[in-house]
Amino acid sequence: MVRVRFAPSPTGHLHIGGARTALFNWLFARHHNGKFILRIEDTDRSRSTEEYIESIIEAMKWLGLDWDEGPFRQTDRTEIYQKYAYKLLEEGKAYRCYCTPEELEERRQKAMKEGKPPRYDRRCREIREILDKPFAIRFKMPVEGETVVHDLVKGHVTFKNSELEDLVILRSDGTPTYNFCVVVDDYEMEISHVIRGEDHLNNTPKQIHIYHALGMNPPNFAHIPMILGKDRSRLSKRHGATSVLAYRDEGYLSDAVVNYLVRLGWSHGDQEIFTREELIKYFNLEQVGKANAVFDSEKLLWLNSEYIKLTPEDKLYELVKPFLIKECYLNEGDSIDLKWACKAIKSLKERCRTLKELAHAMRYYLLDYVDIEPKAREKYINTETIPIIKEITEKLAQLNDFTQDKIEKIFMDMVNERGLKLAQIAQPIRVVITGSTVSPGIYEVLEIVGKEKTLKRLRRIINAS
RNA sequence: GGUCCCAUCGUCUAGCCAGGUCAAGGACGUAGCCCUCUCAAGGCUAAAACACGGGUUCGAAUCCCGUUGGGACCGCCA
Repeated sequence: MVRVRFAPSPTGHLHIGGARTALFNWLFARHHNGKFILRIEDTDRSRSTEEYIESIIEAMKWLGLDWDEGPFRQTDRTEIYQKYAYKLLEEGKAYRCYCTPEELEERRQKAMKEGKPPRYDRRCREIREILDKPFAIRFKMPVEGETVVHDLVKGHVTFKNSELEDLVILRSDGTPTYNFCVVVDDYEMEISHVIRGEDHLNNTPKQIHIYHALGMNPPNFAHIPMILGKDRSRLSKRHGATSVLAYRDEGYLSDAVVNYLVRLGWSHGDQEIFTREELIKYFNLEQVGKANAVFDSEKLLWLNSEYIKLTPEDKLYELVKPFLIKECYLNEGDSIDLKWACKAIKSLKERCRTLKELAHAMRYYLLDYVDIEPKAREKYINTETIPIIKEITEKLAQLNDFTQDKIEKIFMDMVNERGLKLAQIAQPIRVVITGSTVSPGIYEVLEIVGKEKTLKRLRRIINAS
């Protein structure tokens, strides 16, 4: 039975890198009909917050990564870790360390200055008597030999045990540390595969020794490459939005984000766009690459536009509604005709890359009047074009059946009668109606805007000139 | 500094494990053309990569070694 977990620490929002780790775990579980477990690693009490836990859960839900067990919280399990830590202490596989954090920090700084490895010098390892001082519990790492990590992505990776440190497993305040918790939890939760970021690869041999000391068999490991920013350094705020929820708020579809993320490090031949079902069907660890990947927001934008094109209009309306309300193009309680909304969205969906853009474009369908861009006004609304606008307005006013076909006929008749280019009529009208030189086809726009609003906008311009 | 990981177009990647079919394929982005009432979308075309040096071999993007470059980790953080 495949059992995997995602174990974020709530010291920040769910970011792009964490989301991909969660996604790979989720996909692996679903592919193998296994279980996906959510575990909150909140043993860093000073930095973990409730707010972040909720934010992470919200992001997971938004991405559609549902879990089968949890969320478990390590702070609820302190006694369990203490039990195992003391077991190791009693068996002589761990020892009391009386060095204070301040002393250790001082020695670390000194070692760094002298160019020595900043590692704990094991000075408390041989103390036999029990001192009446606060202590942390340290794990006795083997001093010689080698440890091999059999990694499903990286292959066999060998570490010299002499490089491993006697790490603290229980702090002096009785709380456990990360490297100890993971081992205990992954064992107790019967995790079969640990899929996590490559930044944990160096921790793995240490964890393997803890497993052995506890008499447990280590799980399978798979360390996936990192996601880097445009400058090839670790992805951070400097590179723009890194929080998953920020992408939701910017108008990205969760399926697009998932699709983008999965292709960072994983591939299935030349295929770029996948349904969830395909992802579950095809996902495997064999096709996960070894090299780090640079996050490319342009490609995400492209994928998002592809997903917008693939999404039916009525569904898009539901998705874009919050953005319309936020931009005040629509009031909270207002109900607009769904058929009409779909028509409006259909005209715009292949011109927008995000829901935010779509909402913004919809303003000229929803509002009574629109602001006109100064440059567009200057170029297309002047003494030469006003007569044309007037003539079209009169003809449109007489049209009872305000449909695309009929509107087109009016435009074309005028083109023929007056010997004009279509653009000479279409552009000024477009500017008056949409406030911009860019929009869907003008006949389509007019039909959707409707006779009433169209005439209102045209007449206001005519009267103002 | 030590240890570990990695290396195909600007970016994501296919190909590598089982060497020849690769004068290296796809996608994003970029440029041009077509379509056209504007803008997109769509169609077509183009520029663009096997980091470098050795070796093994009849033959290397593919295997080995080294160099260089990038990343990660070395906490009573996770």
